[in-house]
Amino acid sequence: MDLEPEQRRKENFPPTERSLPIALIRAREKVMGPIREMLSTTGLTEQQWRVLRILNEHAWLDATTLSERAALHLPSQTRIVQTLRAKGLVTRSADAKDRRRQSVAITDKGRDLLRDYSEEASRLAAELETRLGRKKLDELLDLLSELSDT
Amino acid sequence: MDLEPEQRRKENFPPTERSLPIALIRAREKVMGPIREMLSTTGLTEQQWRVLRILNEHAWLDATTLSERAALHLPSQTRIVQTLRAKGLVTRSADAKDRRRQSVAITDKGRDLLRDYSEEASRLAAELETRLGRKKLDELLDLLSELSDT
DNA sequence: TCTATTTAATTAACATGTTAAATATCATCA
DNA sequence: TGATGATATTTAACATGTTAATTAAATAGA
Repeated sequence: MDLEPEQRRKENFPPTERSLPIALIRAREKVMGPIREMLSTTGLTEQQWRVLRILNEHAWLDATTLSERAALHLPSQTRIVQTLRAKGLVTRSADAKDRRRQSVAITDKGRDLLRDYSEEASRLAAELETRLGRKKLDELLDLLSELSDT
Repeated sequence: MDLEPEQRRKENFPPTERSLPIALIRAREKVMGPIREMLSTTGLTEQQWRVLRILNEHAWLDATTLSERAALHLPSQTRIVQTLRAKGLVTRSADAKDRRRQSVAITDKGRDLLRDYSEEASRLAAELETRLGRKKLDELLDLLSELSDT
C-alpha cells in the first residue's frame, strides 16, 4: 500500500508530485514535442537547431558564449558543432588574437535551412502562445529567468 | 555584426533570449546544481535518485507508471532500474496477473539511503523556497502543470 | 483453438548530458 | 626569456535521451 502522509512527513521528503525538476522536464517535453516533429524532417536534433537559431542572430560567436546562450555543456557542443560542420551548416575557426578561442559562424546553407522552416517554427510558437496565453507565457518566462538568475 | 531587430522579424524567428525550451533547461540546471552536488557523495545520478524518491512513496509501481511519474523514457528507465538493482536498492519482478508487466519496488537498503540524505535534501528544498519565495514557487509549479496538461 | 492484433518492456543505435582529465595557448613575473 | 599558473577547448568515459525495432505476453475474433 502507499505510505500515509504522516509517514512521509517523518521522512522529510516533499512529495514528488510537486517536484520542480520533474515539472521542468515534463514542460520541456511538452513544448519540444511539436518542434521535434518538425525537426524530424530536417535531420537535425533539437540541440543542433538551437545552435543554428542562435548563430543566426550573430555574425559569429566564440564557443563559450555560444554554449551559454544555447544552454549546452561545452563537451556536448564540441560534438554538435562537429556534426553541423560536417553538414556544411556552420564553420569554425581559431580566433586570430587568442588562438585558444574558436569562432563559430552559420553558413549560407545554414541560413537557408532556417529560412525553409521559419514559417512552420513561427506557427508552432504562435500555437504555444495561444494555448497558454500571452500573459501566462510571459509570467512563466519571467519566473524561470528569476529562478535562473538568482 | 549582430542582426537588427528589423531583419530578425523578417525571418519570423522569435529571439532565442525569450525561448521557453532554453529557459526550461537553464532553470533545471540551476535547481539541480546543489542536488547533484549532494548526490555526488552517494554515487547516484539525478535520475536514479528520482526513481528512489518515487518508489519510496509506494509499495511498488509497474514500469510504465513509474516512467510517467519520474518523467523518464522507458528505455532509459530500463537501464536505470538495472543499475539500481545491481546496487541492491530496488527489486524487479514480473506481475503475476500480466507477465508482461514488471513491478519495481524499493528495498530496505534503498530506504536507508534516502533516510541518510533526507535532512540535507529537505534543507536544499527549503533553500529553493526561500530563494524564490513560496508564492512564486507555487505560481511557477502551477504554470508548468498547466503547460504540461494542456 | 488459432491466428492477428495489441500492449509492455527491452534491445539497439546513435546523440547528448555530465564529470574529470588532457591539450593547447595565453598571461604573469622572476 | 622561461618557468609557472590560468584559461579555452577538446577528449575520454560512462549515463541518459531519443527513436525505431524487437521480444514476449495478453487479447480479440474467426
